[in-house]
Amino acid sequence: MTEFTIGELSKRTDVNIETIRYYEKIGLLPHPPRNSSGYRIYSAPHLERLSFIRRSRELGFSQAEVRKLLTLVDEHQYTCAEVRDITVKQRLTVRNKIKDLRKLERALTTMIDECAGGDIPDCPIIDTLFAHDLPLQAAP
Amino acid sequence: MTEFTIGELSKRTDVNIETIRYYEKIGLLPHPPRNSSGYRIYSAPHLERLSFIRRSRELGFSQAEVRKLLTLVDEHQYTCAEVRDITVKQRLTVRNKIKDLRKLERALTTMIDECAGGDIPDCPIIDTLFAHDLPLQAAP
DNA sequence: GCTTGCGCCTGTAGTTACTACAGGTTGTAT
DNA sequence: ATACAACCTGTAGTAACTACAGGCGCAAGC
Repeated sequence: MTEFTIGELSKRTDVNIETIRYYEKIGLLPHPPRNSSGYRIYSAPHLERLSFIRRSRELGFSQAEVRKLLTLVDEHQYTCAEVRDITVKQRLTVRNKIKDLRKLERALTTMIDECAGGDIPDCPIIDTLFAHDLPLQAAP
Repeated sequence: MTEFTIGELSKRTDVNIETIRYYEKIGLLPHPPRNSSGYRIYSAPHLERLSFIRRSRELGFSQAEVRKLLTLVDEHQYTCAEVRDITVKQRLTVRNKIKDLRKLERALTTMIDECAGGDIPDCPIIDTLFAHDLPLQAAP
């Protein structure tokens, strides 16, 4: 089968039906042709494009970045350097997020370690939350 | 000054004015008294509570979790164990996020390393995005 | 005494990236 | 003939704010 409905496309790409229609609405996917009763009819190029979008999103690219990548591809004008640039930026974003989350994890661990966890109605965690500074970067 | 306006509170807690009003609307902050011209008038307890909220949010607790913590505090019924539990759960969430992001970072690095980044109108990154599987977990 | 301008007020809409209906048509299987 | 699944449109909801629009209150400068 070279043509298929939205349900098929959804199964093959593992993208929600509503999300597919949403991508069409915001212009990431082109309007597909319709059959006589108004059903969307897709074929291979749609599948490839949607897969591209899904994989980009899985890699954490924002919608704006995916759009940029798709535009580059559509224009057949992209250079390796441009694409690499977007990807490096994305890696930086990811790395910064990891850094932040590590800080968070350390702070939470500090708080958890200070807490005996017993039945008593008092808790150093609550005290810390009421305190004036977060243990985000522990004093040396 | 033991009483102050929303602007002052915003400055002292480093929380946006609109966010303060928003917290009031959703019930995280109590309705403060108003002066004769309808301005909100805050004092120390509001400041402490808002700081608590801000610090909790900085630690990545969701609004629901913050609400839970505040309820426990309000009821003066909380035990160390309950609070610790919420915090441990939050740490797990953070740890899982870190794991996911690390995977992402590895995938992006793989792609970047394969890309020379030159002026040529072809790019292994784009090829990867069009490919059928993401390099999310690199084959051994 | 008037006006400029800031800070406050309410209420609504926008953000990101979808997801979940409600209410209606079509296609397929028994 | 009648279920029932799959499709359609359009709107509203999610998290957690943020950004206006449009309008008072109040102090200072001319």
